[in-house]
Amino acid sequence: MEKEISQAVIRRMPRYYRYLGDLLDQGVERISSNDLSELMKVTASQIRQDLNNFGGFGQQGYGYNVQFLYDEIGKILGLNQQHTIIVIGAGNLGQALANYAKFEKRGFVIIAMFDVKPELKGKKCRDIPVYMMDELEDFCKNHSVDIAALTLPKDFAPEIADKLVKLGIHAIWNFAHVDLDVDEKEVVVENVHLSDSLMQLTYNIVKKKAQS
Amino acid sequence: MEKEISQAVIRRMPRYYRYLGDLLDQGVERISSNDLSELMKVTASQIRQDLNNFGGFGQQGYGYNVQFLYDEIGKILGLNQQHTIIVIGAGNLGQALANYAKFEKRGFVIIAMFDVKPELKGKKCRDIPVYMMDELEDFCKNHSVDIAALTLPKDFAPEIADKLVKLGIHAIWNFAHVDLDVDEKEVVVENVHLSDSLMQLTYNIVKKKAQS
DNA sequence: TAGATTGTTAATCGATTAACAATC
DNA sequence: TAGATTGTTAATCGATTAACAATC
Repeated sequence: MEKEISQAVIRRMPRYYRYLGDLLDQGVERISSNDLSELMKVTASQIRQDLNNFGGFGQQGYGYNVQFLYDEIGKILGLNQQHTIIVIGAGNLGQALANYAKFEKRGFVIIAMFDVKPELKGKKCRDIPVYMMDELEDFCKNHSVDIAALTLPKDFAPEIADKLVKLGIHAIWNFAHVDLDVDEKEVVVENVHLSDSLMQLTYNIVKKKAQS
Repeated sequence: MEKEISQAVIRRMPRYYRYLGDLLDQGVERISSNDLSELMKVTASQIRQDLNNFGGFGQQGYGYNVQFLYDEIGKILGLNQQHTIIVIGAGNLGQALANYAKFEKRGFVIIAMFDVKPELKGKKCRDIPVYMMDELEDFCKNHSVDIAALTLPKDFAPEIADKLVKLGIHAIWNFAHVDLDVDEKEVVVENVHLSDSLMQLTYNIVKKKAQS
């Protein structure tokens, strides 16, 4: 078995990807771990360690080719393939995701939204049709769905998550304020708990005030 | 100087808070670190260590009083005070935040939104008025603003962040896909990078597929 | 008191940083 | 070749877990 790569490393990869993309836009051809470390405010050592989890992408005496490294990290993150997404919950947040056109650039395609409100039936949100929840099963049987984004009230989330897993969906992007109890061997879950994030901010606000 | 509490600990506090809130709703009066650890799937040791960073909230032989612990963690996270928020960028995500009524339960109040689009001028989003960006300065001078949520395109974010800091705002909840280069001594920043989160998910999808 | 469970110290584990030989 | 910079090993640092004495 391969050595497991820690989530701490994985969390940093998208940030590398973003900075490399910016460098590409600026026409930078190569960069050393040292220069990148100054830019990103991390240690050069960490950059080299992180990258070497996946292979040797650099060259001694030269540094890293920006385009090459960008592409490689893209592959590592699975951005070289298309991912279809359905959004469960067509409220404000669901619509925000549906409208967030940038996702498509990287091969993310939102193919449908689902909600329980009858008045939303048949509506479209930037070309994306809104279906009723009772159409979910049929839809999943007829379409290949890679990711389900849960943007619905927390009380319904666990039940829907179960249903989705039974319908063969193995990846959940969970915005509901609850922990989903799914089989980790079968399903990957990524949580976005906005209120947790906000509380972390207020903790730091209070701390800062106490210091000054 | 007090010993610094690591952000790793802080990140876990909102989750404790959430579970304790659920227990309260269920009418549970006391809980041991052991029982809580099973519920939350973390070690009892970690719970006790985390809490003891802030003081001894439990009692030997008894455990923790749920209500008391809930309130204490609320205070630690600054939830016992009100925080006013302005949202910069009245797009979908900004509106989603504005409509996310639950925030108000915990003392978060969104008092205004700002945008550049003239057609939004004077509109309201669930009682929250939308102002034009050129009204920002006046607004900040006449209102006490604790937090600015940035839900605008990344190209404008750094500039606006600078402006906000100059106007006396010391906390930024940043949804723009860029790192803000502000003085850390003066300003606290909490980033919510949705596409980073999505990439973490796709990494794990690809990994899982490779395993099976 | 006896049993339970905390608070806290000590041990372990993992992640980050430093150092340097390998090599372009 | 000489200089630069990686890949990688070793050292350090911090976070997590285990253990247990304190105590309710």
